[in-house]
Amino acid sequence: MQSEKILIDQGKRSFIETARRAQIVECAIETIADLGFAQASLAQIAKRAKVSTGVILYYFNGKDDLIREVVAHVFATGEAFMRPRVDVNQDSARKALLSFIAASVDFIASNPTNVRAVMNIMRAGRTENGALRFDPAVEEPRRAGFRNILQWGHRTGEFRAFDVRVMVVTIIEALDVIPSLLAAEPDIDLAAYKRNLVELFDRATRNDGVDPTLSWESS
Amino acid sequence: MQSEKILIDQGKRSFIETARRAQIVECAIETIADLGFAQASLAQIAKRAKVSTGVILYYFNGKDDLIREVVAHVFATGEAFMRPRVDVNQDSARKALLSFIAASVDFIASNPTNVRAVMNIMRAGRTENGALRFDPAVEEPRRAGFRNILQWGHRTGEFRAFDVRVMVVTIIEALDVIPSLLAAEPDIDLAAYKRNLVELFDRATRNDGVDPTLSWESS
DNA sequence: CTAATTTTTGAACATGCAGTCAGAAAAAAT
DNA sequence: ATTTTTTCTGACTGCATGTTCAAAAATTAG
Repeated sequence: MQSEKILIDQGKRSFIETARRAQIVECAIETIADLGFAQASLAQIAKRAKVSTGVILYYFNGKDDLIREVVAHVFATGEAFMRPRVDVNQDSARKALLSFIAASVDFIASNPTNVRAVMNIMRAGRTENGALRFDPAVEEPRRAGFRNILQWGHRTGEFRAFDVRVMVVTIIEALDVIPSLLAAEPDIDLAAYKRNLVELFDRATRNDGVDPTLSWESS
Repeated sequence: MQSEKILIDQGKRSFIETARRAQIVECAIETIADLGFAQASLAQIAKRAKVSTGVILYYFNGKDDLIREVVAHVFATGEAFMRPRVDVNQDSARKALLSFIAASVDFIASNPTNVRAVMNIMRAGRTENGALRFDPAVEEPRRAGFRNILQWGHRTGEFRAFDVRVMVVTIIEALDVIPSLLAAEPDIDLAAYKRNLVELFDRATRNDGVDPTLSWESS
């Protein structure tokens, strides 16, 4: 591994280094998904990779560095998965929203372990001072994706009036809970789940001209 | 504290014991909400309570016992808060659902620290073997509450056809994320948030006779 | 006031952690 | 074949954790 040399031959990783880094990241993901972030020590990850713990710290500058790499890797995978499926549906906000939701479920369905590991990291990771350890900013592009679609639909009148933030948060939470459901019950019919979520948020967002002020609160 | 004597004078706690237990539970909640579950060591909790760590283990049979008590306490508080507000709205499933959601937001608004602590515990807590530490069964009454209302609405035809489980999970996640939003941004207008969630799930559930099979997927 | 009991302390203990390091082993370069 | 570099090991450090425990302090009972 290079430490000072990074200025000279940056990016030039040996075959072994590339392979080991990938292997360690993969084992970290599995370990976190299996045991939870709190129990995923370097020793556990090293055991799964069948190396000594020193190897991990030879390739990564500490545990935090490894975890950041895990998060970055999964988010990169996610963006690569989503981009083509989102780009083709840009002729209406409704279509864009619903295909974004559907593609998200598809991504989770095809990468459950990765997503579960990242969920664990995001929800458990704090530093000693209590601040969130792993930058919520990594999630921002995803949030922005939904936010832009919802604002677009407001401009075109496809969507009813609602607080964009509340809707974004609700959609994202509805998606992000799926990995943990899947872990508890692996046989969930995700195609049906996807259809349900799509229809749920279609109805929640669309502007169908129904009087919005039906009072439901009793006296 | 009694250990074997529990069979004899069960429930008869001294004044000091009752007060200390309550104080320690309260400090545990604050510590977990502030620092996160992972950083909430007995030492931290003891420091906040201004006692030595030994005191905690004198009144509780270990850390897990304390955490269980925290969870039980918050859930009991929650049930006490919810019961009167739910019981009065039992003449229609729609009313019951929407008032349940509204009351849930109200509870979070009036107990943000408690709820945040429990969320931290539920999401972070695993034992050494990787199993969930704190029984998801504590959550079951709440889930059952929503489930029963949704099934009731299906029977009466107030609600459209949807998978009850998906809807329950989505509603609960929409509610449970609020404490963490609140922690990041304490000035959120929860009344507006509540109105948004109520309308969102009203539209998501109600049976308005609109053709449900509007195709949104392009060829 | 004295004795018994409850409560609290603070030191000790075992365990597990992230991270360090000297040197062995393997691979690459000469 | 020999040197140089990369890769890997396993013992070690220092620290934080949950828990135990003997004894001190405070409270209660007789």
